[in-house]
Amino acid sequence: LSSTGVLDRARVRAELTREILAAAHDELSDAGAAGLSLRAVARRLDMVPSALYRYFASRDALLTALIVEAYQAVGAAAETGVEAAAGRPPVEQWLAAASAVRRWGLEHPHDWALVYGSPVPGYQAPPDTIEAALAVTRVLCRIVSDAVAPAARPPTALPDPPAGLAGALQPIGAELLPGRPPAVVAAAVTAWTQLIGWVSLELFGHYVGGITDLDLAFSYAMRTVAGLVGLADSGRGEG
Amino acid sequence: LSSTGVLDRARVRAELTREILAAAHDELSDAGAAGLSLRAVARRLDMVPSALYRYFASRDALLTALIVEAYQAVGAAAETGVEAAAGRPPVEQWLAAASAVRRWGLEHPHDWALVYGSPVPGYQAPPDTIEAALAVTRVLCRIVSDAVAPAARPPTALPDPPAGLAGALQPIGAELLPGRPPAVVAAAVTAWTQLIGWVSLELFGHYVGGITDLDLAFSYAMRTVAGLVGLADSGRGEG
DNA sequence: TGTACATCAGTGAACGCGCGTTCACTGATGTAC
DNA sequence: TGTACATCAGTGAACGCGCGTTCACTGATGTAC
Repeated sequence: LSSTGVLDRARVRAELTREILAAAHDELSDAGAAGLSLRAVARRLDMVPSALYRYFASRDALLTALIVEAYQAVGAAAETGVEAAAGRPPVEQWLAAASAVRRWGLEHPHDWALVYGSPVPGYQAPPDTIEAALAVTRVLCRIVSDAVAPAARPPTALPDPPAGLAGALQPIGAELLPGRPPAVVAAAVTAWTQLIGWVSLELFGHYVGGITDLDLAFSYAMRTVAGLVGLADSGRGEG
Repeated sequence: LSSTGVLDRARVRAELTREILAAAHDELSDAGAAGLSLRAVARRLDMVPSALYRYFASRDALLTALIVEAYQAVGAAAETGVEAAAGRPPVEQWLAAASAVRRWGLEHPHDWALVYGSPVPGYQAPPDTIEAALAVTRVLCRIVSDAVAPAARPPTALPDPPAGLAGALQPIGAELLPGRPPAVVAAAVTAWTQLIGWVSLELFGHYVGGITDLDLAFSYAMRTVAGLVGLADSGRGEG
């Protein structure tokens, strides 16, 4: 019917690109990152393998797209989590975000492994993925920077920062927590590490047999690290 | 010359088994866990692939052996680390152990990924590996249980434990930190998670561009979590 | 000490499989006059 | 509106590769009498 010319082709093309990505995503869920093959994706779409090369330059390009997509999804999950806790105390916002991230991980184990697990052999991450990786981190740091004033004194539970700590954390501190004391930036890194580390260890089976109620243990751990960042107390100290 | 009969054969057999494992280990370092193939291992040894089946029942059996070996190696590294800090304050012992574990990880990235990274697709971990996985954990918990008396009050930085926390952590608490309060057990889990999580994230490239001095940031993080467990203060409180 | 026999290590060929990527091609879709 | 042409999506066959595992086999090593 309608013939908008090149736009038609572009639309169809965009749509098929999405379909390929979706199929690749399904394949990822079944076979895992290392086993993800172009041919298997093509099979799902009833296409011939070579046809995919019209849409993705190589298997690596497809992987990259999946990685970016996964990072965006965790970021979105975190964001939704925080929004659900809007207006509540910072600790609760942090808990909500962390739980949302964990839930996403439990629901998408292969996607999680793709971005936070061992690097896919032979795959070299292009800059796009590095940028995308920041999505979650941004959400988490926003909670912190909303709750902790630049001049706030770091929680007493934190050790005295050694000389050079500020410098060591300069890039992340400057970009995501400008003006906050180095101990707080370090604590934020610790909290983030705890979150990602926990979900990875849980997914990869390292708590099996040791912890019976993972939900409870997780949220206690998240509360603990929230305290390190200074989210537990009233915050907003002015000097 | 000597012919001790069946013992000779057994000795040769044991030796070749070790050589195969060593070759598999080299192959792992080059190709990564997912890419580890029996044929490649055989090539390294100038053997024919089928010959390996006299020594390992399958590729999975070989993987299992490598995994057990890796766990033992991290455990040994941790042990050596603690020993080097014998007699010094608990925090220093913890730092020594943690640094040793991290160093081992940085030196053996593929072994690390094998045990703490994404599970190898299609591989099902047998019980042997689960037992072996406890080696590091034991070393770390020994530091804690030596330093923190059963009746010690948990550090004030820890949140009030919710009802059920003790139950959630019952298995690990009973086996590795008997009698310690649930908050302390939880903090130990957090410390362990921080250690393994940190090294994984560092190895997998997640701190790249954000932290410039990883040694410094790592040891500050480890000091921080040591404080949560109660290693920082004088410890040994009696009730 | 010597010989017949059993055990076992290692060989070589083969099975059936899957992979990423290339290339020349057919037809359909869109464009320009 | 109609036709000649260019673009582009998708096909099908092929390339060269690697994989885990099996099987019947040859010879050497050890054992029992």
